[in-house]
Amino acid sequence: MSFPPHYRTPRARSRVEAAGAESRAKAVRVAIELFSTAGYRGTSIALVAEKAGLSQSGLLHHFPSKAALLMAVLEHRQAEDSRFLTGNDDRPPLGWAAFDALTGLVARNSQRPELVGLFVRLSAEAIEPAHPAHSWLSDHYTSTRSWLTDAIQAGQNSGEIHPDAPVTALVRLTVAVLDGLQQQWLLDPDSIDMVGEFTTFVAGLRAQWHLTPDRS
Amino acid sequence: MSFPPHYRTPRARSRVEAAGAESRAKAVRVAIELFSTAGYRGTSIALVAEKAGLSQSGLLHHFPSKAALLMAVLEHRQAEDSRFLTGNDDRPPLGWAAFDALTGLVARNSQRPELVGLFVRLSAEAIEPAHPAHSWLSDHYTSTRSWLTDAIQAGQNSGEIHPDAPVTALVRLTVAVLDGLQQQWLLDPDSIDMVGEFTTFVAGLRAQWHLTPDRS
DNA sequence: GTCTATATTTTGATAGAC
DNA sequence: GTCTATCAAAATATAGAC
Repeated sequence: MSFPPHYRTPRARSRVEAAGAESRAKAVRVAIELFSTAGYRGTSIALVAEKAGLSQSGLLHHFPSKAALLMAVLEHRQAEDSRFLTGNDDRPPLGWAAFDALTGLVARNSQRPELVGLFVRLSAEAIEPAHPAHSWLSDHYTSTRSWLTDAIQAGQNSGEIHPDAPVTALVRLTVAVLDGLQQQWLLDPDSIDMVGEFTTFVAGLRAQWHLTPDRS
Repeated sequence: MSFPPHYRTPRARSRVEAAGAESRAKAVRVAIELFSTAGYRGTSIALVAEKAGLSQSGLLHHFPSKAALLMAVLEHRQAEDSRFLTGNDDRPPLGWAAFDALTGLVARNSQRPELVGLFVRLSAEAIEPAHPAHSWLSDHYTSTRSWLTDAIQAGQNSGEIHPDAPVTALVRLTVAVLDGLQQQWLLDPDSIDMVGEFTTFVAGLRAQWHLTPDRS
């Protein structure tokens, strides 16, 4: 629900402005859908325009370039799925609760193939430093890892996660599992139960690193 | 070392034939390098030709289409890295030895960023059913999973892996970890030790599912 | 805000000479 | 086997009317 500032105008919007905002929003939705299957490079702005009911130039009125359209898409995605992990506006889940939150994220993702496809496609494309989404991708991984690292360390401090747990490796592996399951799921959605597999993974972690809270 | 049949001619090759084979091989090497960073869609055959020291038409003499070039690349990769897991020409490793073999594969991959990049890029691109490498990708996952499934079940039968181990999930998770670690490694190679992380993963599996062989 | 028209590049592929 | 020349299509982007 967080739109760019200039769309939350306090005064009433004219018909034209409303139509403009709708065109823009529809273009972003269409772009997500197309980027998620054909990727950024594989999608032409002409096709986005067509499916959004606009001419190519009409689309480029809202987004000065294709890269600008991609940025709008990324912002929209971040808005849509953000604060799912960090908690709505309370504090982020800590310790094992963080893994439960991740499980919830997987459950939500398994009903949103477009968002998963978008992420998987862009993750591969944007490895290239010159890609317009490269720094977005780097930031995504950095912040995800930092979020999970903090949560695990908090769990160690509170005594629910074993102090010997290899934090860095657990973070890397958890992120890898999330990404890897998405890849397999996209390739053949019916053959794999992402939530089930991730739950199994977390159960293994708990079996190895869980500690009963010790209030000495 | 397994080249397509028509390159293992028993008779001596003429100069022209030898030059032709070299151009072709060089083109494949260059294509791997470019596909691995810019992807298939993001790489023009003109650029491949230039870096291979050929004109565009000269390249297209060897590969009638861009898709044909991709196929040659995939065959080359399969030849290069194949039989690493299935054993050189003896039987494939079974039980925990399969995971050790995978660790070896990770170690080898961490010295071949081009091959890893190629795979990661194509894995994302070729999710699309219309992509020329789509069925190659499906086959890759199917055969990898089947290889690992067989190895784990053999380990259960021989008594070194716990019979309650959830085979399907372990296979899915192991493949996910392999893929996911590669993604993170490509994005920032120096920040992650793929072999170390994968070893930690396998150690966790052993801790949970290892059984001392029981010769009752 | 949206359109038509157009400019410019790039791309994959073909024809035909050597 | 390799090259030059060329084509047709597609893609990003701009100019300017309404």
